[in-house]
Amino acid sequence: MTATRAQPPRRSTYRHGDLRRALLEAGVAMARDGGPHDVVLRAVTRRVGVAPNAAYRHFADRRALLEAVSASAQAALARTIEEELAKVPTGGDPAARARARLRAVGTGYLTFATTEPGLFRTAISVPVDLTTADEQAKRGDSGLAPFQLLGAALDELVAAGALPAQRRPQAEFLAWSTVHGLAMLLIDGPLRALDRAAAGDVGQRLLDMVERGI
Amino acid sequence: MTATRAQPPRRSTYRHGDLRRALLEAGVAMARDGGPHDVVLRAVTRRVGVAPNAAYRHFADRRALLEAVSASAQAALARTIEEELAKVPTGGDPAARARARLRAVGTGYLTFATTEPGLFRTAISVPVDLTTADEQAKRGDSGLAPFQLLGAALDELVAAGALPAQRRPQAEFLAWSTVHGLAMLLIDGPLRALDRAAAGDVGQRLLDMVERGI
DNA sequence: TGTACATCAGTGAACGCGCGTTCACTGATGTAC
DNA sequence: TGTACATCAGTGAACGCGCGTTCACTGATGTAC
Repeated sequence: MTATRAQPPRRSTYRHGDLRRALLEAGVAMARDGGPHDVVLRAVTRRVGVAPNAAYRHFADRRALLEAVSASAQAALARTIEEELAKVPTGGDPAARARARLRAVGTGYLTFATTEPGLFRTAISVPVDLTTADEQAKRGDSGLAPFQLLGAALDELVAAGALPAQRRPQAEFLAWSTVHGLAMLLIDGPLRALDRAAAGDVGQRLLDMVERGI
Repeated sequence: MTATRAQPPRRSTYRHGDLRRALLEAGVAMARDGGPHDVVLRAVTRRVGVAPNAAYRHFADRRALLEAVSASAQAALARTIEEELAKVPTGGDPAARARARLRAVGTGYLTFATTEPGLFRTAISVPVDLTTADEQAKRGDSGLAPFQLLGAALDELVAAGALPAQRRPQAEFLAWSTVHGLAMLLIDGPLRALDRAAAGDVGQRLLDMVERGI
């Protein structure tokens, strides 16, 4: 998460040492300030203090760099969701707990979108398929990518008897659509003006709706 | 909706006659093929067969052109929703009818997003505030912008007794989030691969959820 | 009805910009002997 | 322990590109007399 290197452009040694990681971190820092469009190859190398073409030692092209940045943003999203999941107390009624865990996934998603809009845009806009977690780089600390965390929560809901099994297929798309849509309205749409508390309220109301309706 | 002019680049007269509209239509055509990023001033003038700087007689800058294109895309979205609303039969149970009209708004939104993804992206990505309809250009044939059509449907739902009045405030954000999120997943996200029928099914399931949960 | 003239829509050429990418290179590092 | 050498990370310069925008202009149109 500490994306900027201390040393700005000047370097004493000819070899950098860990340029790949430095470029990736600089790319993440630039994505954080806006979105995927701000991951500009020349700007990233400039930030690291290296010639533009040096990036080609570590990434095939700009696209490859951007994909690495996006994977990193997806992992950050997964971690925020995991943090929210970790807050759910263990024990008690399994159905209530499963519902709380599903809510936690949604809350984490919304929290990440609103607190790190640039990374959020980068996480969702680049990849061809968000549902897979082929790359280790996309996953959170639990080893699951964001979409898989949602699927797991829904599975728990079924296991706890809180969601009829015949409604389970494609349920992730219903839940995801809902939360994703609100996230977009909050960061780029008409709800941009809402302060954090108000956004949180709308988010919880939305999750109520999902709970009732899914 | 006929966005391309018959005469490609060559023109017999020195004066164009209706360049503003020609530029707007060309801009819409280019937005249709991709999205707001494809509304490139030089490309638009090229398509119309006019010098690049001729556009400055009619638009302050590229941004102004893009906003006009976006307003036009919003009007097209409103018209698609209106078409869907027009299919709802009159008479019968008012509550059932109000529910059907809310569904129609959602269905129209999803239909537009999936059949005109480029225009949809342009409609939603550019404007500062989608909830207002200050410009005539944004509205459909009913005189309402897309967001206002949704609000009206929710008002009808309350009037018909199908939605408790205390749930009315901000209900548009819940409904809109849901449908908007699915639209995004369908056109740029992991549900891109779904064929039209399958996408329609998921859409209707999503609207079921909204109906139950709102 | 004919002429002078103001208007202003569209022209042609040029600008500076930053981008991604390629090329032949240089020089620090680590390994083999 | 010292030396020769292969490796390859990073350099420096250049490329072609298309963009948005500005400038001084030209020539068709419509209006006033």
